Amino acid sequence: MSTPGRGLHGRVLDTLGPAITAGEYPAGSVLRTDELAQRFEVSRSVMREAVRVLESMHLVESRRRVGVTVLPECEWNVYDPQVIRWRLAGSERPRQLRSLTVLRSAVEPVAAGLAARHATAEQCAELTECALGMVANSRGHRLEEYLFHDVAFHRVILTASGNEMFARLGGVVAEVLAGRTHHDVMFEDPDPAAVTLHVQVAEAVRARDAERAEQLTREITEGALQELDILAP
Amino acid sequence: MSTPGRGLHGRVLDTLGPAITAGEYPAGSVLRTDELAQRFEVSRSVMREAVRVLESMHLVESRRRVGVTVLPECEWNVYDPQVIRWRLAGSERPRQLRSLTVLRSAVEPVAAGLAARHATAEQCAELTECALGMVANSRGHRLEEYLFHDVAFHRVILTASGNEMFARLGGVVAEVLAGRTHHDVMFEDPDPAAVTLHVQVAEAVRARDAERAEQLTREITEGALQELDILAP
DNA sequence: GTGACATATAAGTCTGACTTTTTGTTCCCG
DNA sequence: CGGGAACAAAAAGTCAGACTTATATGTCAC
Repeated sequence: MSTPGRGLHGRVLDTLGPAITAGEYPAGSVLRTDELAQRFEVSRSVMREAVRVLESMHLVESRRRVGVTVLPECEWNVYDPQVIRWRLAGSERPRQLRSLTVLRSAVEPVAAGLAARHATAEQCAELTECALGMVANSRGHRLEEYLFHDVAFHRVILTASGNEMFARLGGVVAEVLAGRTHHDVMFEDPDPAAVTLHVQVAEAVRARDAERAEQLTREITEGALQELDILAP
Repeated sequence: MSTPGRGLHGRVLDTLGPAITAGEYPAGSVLRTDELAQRFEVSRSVMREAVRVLESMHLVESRRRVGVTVLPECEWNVYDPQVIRWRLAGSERPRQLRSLTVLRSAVEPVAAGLAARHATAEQCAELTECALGMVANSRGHRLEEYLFHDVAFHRVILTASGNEMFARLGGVVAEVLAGRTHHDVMFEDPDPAAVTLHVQVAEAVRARDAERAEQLTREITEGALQELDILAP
């Protein structure tokens, strides 16, 4: 997905990034550029570029006379799409999925409320189309087709909110929804109640009912939280 | 703040990053590595490292035979703390501040609710301490001291939520609050109502009343939205 | 023990030569 | 006149080697 192997330094990152985010090198571990360059069979300049990228993600810190130090998890740029992808691919996947779902539960309802205010006529139409697509594929194990429309639906909501920070979470939501379909739960057809909620959200947005759009979306995300057993006793 | 001038490539970024995020090079503009290296009087290797970092932030894209292309704003990693800082420093500051405040309004109430469930005794104590500090400095133009406790308060809430994604927004909130005090509104003492709300949130968290903590925080962030005139007619 | 100094180490920087990919042009043939 | 294949140029990508600089750490005198 996205940009695989854009140059040698990218290949190095494809190995080193997942390794670090998976915790293979505990915080405080020290790596040396030369050693890494040898290990990956690339020149020092290529290795340096890779290290610079990791540094900009706050995964490592490079200091003279010391080496490349792995930073503690709390320093990482966990919003970097690349970091998110690496972590979702590793053993920390469940925890990452929970974090992201909680984030969704905070952001999406507010985004839906804003979308009800700012969505263009075209976006309203898209939304309805997505919702209908979900309905049409909600039965008969058409999981892939359902997922496609589900992702599109949430993307439109986030974009239509008019807030760039929300809009940029579209990719995250896509990953979470795809993960749910492909890895975790959802062996059978999606919950009919959820499908209905999506249709109702589309209606609420079209009707410019921000309050209702927000509340309905809150119900959707609460469902997502329940699927992962994230809730108070 | 943070890491100024960590190496030559960092200096280049300190100039080029703000320039790009400020829109000095419109999307689609093409730069050449060699030319940039000359302009900044650094070697090509240093320039390449800088470009790699910009690339990892999705500010630019480097392609063979073409050059370094500036990407449209919608591609940027707007959650990268560095990008946020650059944009807050430029002419897009007001818009950026609004985006971030809307994000806060979505995240912080949910974070407060979670904090009420997960906060340790120590965190509860910190929270109360911060709230008291806010009260103590809420009169007599002690804006800096007030800001300090305000930032600390929101950081504790975000951290205590137990969600790493929320916790990492502490820096963002700090920037927004600092910006409000230093640049924009707030020439006089803070709104007493807001101060009271903070105290009540601390109480609610201590009392493990998630519902109330969330609702009170929602009132706080709604106040922040109103200060920036972000609300429906 | 404490402070100044020396040393070794690993990152940082620069340069120049070479490779590879891609784009756009040219030219030939249908 | 149009289309496709071959070609040429441009810019990033890669590599190797020499040199510089900061700094952690050990040493030695006091």
